[in-house]
Amino acid sequence: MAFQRDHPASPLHAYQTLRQRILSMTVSPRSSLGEQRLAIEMGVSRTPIREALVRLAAEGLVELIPNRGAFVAPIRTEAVIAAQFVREALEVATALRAAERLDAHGALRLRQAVEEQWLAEREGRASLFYQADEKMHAVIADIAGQPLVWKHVLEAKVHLDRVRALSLQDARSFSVLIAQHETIVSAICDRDLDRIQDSLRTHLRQVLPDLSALKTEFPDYFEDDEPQMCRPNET
Amino acid sequence: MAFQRDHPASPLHAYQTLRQRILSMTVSPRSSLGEQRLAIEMGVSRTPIREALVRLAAEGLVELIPNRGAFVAPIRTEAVIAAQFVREALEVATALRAAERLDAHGALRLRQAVEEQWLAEREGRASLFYQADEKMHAVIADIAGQPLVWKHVLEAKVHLDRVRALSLQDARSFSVLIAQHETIVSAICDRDLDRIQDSLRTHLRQVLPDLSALKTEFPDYFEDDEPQMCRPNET
DNA sequence: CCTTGTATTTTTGTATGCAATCCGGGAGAG
DNA sequence: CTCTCCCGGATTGCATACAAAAATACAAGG
Repeated sequence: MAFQRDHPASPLHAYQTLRQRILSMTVSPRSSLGEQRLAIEMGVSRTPIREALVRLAAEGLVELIPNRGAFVAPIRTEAVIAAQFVREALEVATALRAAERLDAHGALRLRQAVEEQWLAEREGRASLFYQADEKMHAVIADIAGQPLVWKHVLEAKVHLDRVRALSLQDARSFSVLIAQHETIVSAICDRDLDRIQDSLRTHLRQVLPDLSALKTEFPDYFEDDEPQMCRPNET
Repeated sequence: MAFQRDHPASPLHAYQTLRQRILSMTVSPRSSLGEQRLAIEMGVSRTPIREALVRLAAEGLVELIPNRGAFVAPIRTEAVIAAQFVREALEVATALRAAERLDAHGALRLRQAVEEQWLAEREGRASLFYQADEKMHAVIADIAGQPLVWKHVLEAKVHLDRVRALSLQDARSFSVLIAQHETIVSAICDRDLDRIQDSLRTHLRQVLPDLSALKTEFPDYFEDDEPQMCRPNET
């Protein structure tokens, strides 16, 4: 073989490629990520691959076992639940503050974001919809005066994305989701704090699929017991 | 020269050492972190140093400028505010849920944690106090059934620790803080949701020092404008 | 005196070599 | 037949070498 890929095998290209493959479940959890293999595959040396793996391990997407190798991290139910909790708490708090600080320009941006989603839905472009979806949540954070908080949500969301990719519920109609978005936006515009909380929580819980069903369907992808600590006696 | 440091110049030792130095403000923001220099200083090669720098950059503690070098990240006011927001939202949500799920054992653990703080205060051991402080917050997350959420708080807290290290307010009496902790614990035990929120928010805002004062005292440590975008005209 | 072009030097980015570690298989003893 | 020990294969961890890029210093010209 020895046919290298496209010339631009840049440094952080490895990181982005691997990250994308993991989040989209193109590579299965527990898959081996041999450095040598990836290096040849991407047409670079082991060093930049290593750098990418270290970054991904810091994000919790890759498990780096000393002297054994790198593996795609299994999906930990605990981490998924925690990520959902974090996302809810952060987005609710952000939306509440956004309602306080909302002005005419902010309301316009929110409605624009929803409009983009309808456009994507009409054209059936899923990726465009996801893009507009994320943008809306980011806009809410921006209106709240805390644009960087969305970065923290994204960090947590990593653990949710793979689960969502597993369940192909996304193929379902986007119109339901957009309707929920409209409810949230109107609640923010009305400064109805209780409705903001309820609608947002409902929406966020909807996109979290049934974990136990997935766990029985793909048991190999999950890991619920602690990896190294061997202690059968615990509270 | 060529006298290496203590024998255990292990791999993640570099990471932990650098992280500790940055968080405790032993190295100033914007300081240069030359790989060669650090490698010699720690008695290892550039490779593990690089690995540590990449990890720290992923955490936002180090700024990695291509072909220029690594620098201790300046303190960004935006990031500090966002981190405070995240911490408040997460800890309040956690404490509220902890109140729901509290049982006798949990209440005992909370009071124990506070007791440890009094002990540390009586003996004047600051580091022990901080340890007990963090443990208490972790216990709250544990009682809430979301132990991993504390990890996310720790990630955000990174941006607050350097600010706290700058202002030497920590030298102040710990007793005030412990009293606040007692208020929080009692609020949780009483399942008084409003008091939980108020006392926790008050406490968390207390440990955030006056930013503007620090900014005028150490202007070199801060960075509020975007690094690359050069646009003198902004709202 | 300021600007500009060039050479030098320092530092990062990448590749590769070698030692250490760990897993798995097989042989041998009990 | 089972358990143990030892050896082979494979992979990482670290060190080092080399190349590329950028900053600096300096000198020449305007």
